[in-house]
Amino acid sequence: MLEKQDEHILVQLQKEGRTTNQQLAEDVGMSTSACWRRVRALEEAGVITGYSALVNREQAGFATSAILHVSLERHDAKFVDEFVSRVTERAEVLECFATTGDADYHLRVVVRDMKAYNAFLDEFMFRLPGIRYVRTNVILKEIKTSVALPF
Amino acid sequence: MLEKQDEHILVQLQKEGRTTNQQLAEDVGMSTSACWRRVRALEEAGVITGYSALVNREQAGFATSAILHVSLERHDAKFVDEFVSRVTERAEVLECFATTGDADYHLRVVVRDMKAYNAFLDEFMFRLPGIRYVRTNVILKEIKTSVALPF
DNA sequence: CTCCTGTTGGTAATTTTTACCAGATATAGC
DNA sequence: GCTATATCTGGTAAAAATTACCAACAGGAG
Repeated sequence: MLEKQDEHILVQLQKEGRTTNQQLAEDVGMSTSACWRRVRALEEAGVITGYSALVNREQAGFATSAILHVSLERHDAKFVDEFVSRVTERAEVLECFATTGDADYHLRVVVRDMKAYNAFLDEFMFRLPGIRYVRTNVILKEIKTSVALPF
Repeated sequence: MLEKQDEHILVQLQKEGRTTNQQLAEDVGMSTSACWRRVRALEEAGVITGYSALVNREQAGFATSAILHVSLERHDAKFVDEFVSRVTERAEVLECFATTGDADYHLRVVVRDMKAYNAFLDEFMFRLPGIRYVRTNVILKEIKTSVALPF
């Protein structure tokens, strides 16, 4: 179970992933060594899975993104596993969730432009075996994209 | 426009957000000072918007998450702006996108348990003005959650 | 050619990380 | 209540990284 101090550390590191250990220790009210040890423990326990730079999608040249609703014809392990592994290895698919509701899966896909999105559908999605349907919901505007859990 | 070296830096920093500048410089084949200056420039230009620790959702105690399809009754600026600002400030809403398709918005919401999700709906979503419908798609499994743009 | 602009690599002072220590605190058994 | 054990703490110092500054270098424009 996470202690109050751990949560405090996680809140800070989600906000400022490259803050110095000194600053972090000050923020959470600990010595640098105690703080450093806790961070290490959180990393080793797999609570912190990594660190990432957050990059502005548009400035980086990725103008197009969409949310896809996908359903499979059949739900045998064979088809599901194939779908999962193929989708996981495609870098354009940032997120994929198995969900309740009409669609089996929700995917978020990011590409440079519509041409690339079309190619993604034609050359990848539509060729996956056992797909019932793929419905594209083009993202008109990103209202919010956060990676910070709501402690 | 981003140069090849900048992309290389971004790829690395998306993967290892806390890598040392020395390691990064070595990876992209530059001196530490040149590399450091480029990283700084990317940050100041807003290409890198920040850094974040990635935290394991379940280990951190957030067992429940869902994708919501939301539509508004009316699309006057008044209702839209209200919706956008209220949603943006709710920490449980990690993502919100305006999309084409049946629903006006796709939201991803993360909470500790179903009780908290029910409270989120009752006390927040259902009280927003001008909502036509909110459809909950509970996330059964996270197949993939990446934050790295597909350079 | 020569100036100009922007970039590069090297260097060194400053800051940060990180391993180790001894002391404090808490817990369980008796 | 008391002791033994384990776990945590803060401080310290060596090692490592950051970051500002410098002179040198390349590529274009006139």
